[in-house]
Amino acid sequence: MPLEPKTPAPTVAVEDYAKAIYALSHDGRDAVATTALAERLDVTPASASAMVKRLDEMGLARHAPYHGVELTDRGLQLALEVIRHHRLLELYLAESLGVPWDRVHDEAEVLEHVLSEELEELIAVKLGDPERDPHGDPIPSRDLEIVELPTDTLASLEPGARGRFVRISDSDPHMLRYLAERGIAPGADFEIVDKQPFGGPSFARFGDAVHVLGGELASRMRVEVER
Amino acid sequence: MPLEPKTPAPTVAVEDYAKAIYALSHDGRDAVATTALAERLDVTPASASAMVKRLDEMGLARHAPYHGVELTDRGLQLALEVIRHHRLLELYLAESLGVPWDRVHDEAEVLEHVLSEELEELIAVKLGDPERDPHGDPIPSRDLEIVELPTDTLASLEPGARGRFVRISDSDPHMLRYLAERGIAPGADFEIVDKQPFGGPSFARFGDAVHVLGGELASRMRVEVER
DNA sequence: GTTCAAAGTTAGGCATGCCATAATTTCGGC
DNA sequence: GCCGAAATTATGGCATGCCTAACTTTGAAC
Ligand SMILES: [Mn+2]
Ligand SMILES: [Mn+2]
Ligand SMILES: [Mn+2]
Ligand SMILES: [Mn+2]
Repeated sequence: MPLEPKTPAPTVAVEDYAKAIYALSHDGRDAVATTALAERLDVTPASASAMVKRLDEMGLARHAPYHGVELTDRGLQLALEVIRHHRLLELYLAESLGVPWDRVHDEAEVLEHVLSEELEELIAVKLGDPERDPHGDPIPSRDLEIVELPTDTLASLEPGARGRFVRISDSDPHMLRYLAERGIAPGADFEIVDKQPFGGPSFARFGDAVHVLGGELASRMRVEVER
Repeated sequence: MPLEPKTPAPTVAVEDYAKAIYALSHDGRDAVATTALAERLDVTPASASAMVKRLDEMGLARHAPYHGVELTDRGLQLALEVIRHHRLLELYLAESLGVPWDRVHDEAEVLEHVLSEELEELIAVKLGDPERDPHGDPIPSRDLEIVELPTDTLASLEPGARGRFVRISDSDPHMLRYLAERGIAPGADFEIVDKQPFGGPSFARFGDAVHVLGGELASRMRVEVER
């Protein structure tokens, strides 16, 4: 029987490009600009352009020259697979090994490319097939379905509004540590007590304590509003 | 202040060469033949020769052309560091994630090169600073001390001898699975019941059951003899 | 002491992978 | 249609790590 063309295992860089395209198109299906990709991955546009061409040849993306890239089905699968690895690892490291939540991201960023399917499965089972990572990001299911719920930012709420803090970017350790020190984590209910205009801080009550959340921070905290 | 020469992080290949030199010299301090290294790593002698030259230039090994390689202090540290990672990971995967002991080796072989110092430490603490991995191999301590106790092979024992099975190579999954199926693991006490000559099998009683251990297998099972 | 096979090294290449700079092309709004 | 921004191509660099073929060295046998 003739050997199949046998796709070589994707490299770390290829996986990172797939993830980046997914993140920038926000569901992997919209076209992403080369420049945006280059900026996110901290390479020159020329490098991103070349790499995108390779992803296309590999069947992971469709590249319409001068009009952006989007992931193919296979590319989307790859991105979601790596994201599943990443988020499962983050949660696992936090829960089982006690790694502080502001540091799980960097560890997962490396391990995600190396985790075997067998370990992925064992971890998922051990964690009880979790739906969210420590930062509130949804974890793609075993069959790579992912549900991205639309959210508001805490900064957009006016005094009197109540809601639940559900999600925050995992990439800024300082913000995460700041929140951790105050015991604020995704899942926490709050009420807006006061708010200053023009990017000023929001004052939010979590439990008994009122916290001051700077405009920058408040605009990165994603919330579900209670209606 | 002038920048230090700043050693680049060792690559996976470099780490594997250091480990191999350590294993072949059996304490990292005896000269190892290029050919032996090449065979173990499954590359040509020419490739091993070139690589050994690089390790020398990196200060990880001393290469006396035509007379073998040995590790420098730094090379020995590197080898032991990676071995510590490997063995801690094997034990961790077996204990905490339930990976069968015939499969932990391959997983650890990859992860050992990627494990951060922080995770290494958390794992070590979680396991209670263990001294041996699931195959009975000693785990280098935090400060990279390692104790390799001399052992006999089970095959060398005559009927009537008693002892404890303490160690077996982690690299042959079939042997490991065979032993696992029979409930035989390092730490188990036994007595030799019978033995056939010329590489024939040994018959050993572990607990209540007598097991037949082929010559090949019996010669790879390391034991401490009760005197 | 010579010889000669085995062990080891060097020379020269090749493949992969990823990125950079510089020059050029294309696009799309005006 | 012009023109600046966006993107692409053209080239090349560099790191890694492997190979084959040709050469050198070693050391043991005689
Ligand atoms: Mn997976
Ligand atoms: Mn996360
Ligand atoms: Mn270490
Ligand atoms: Mn082992």
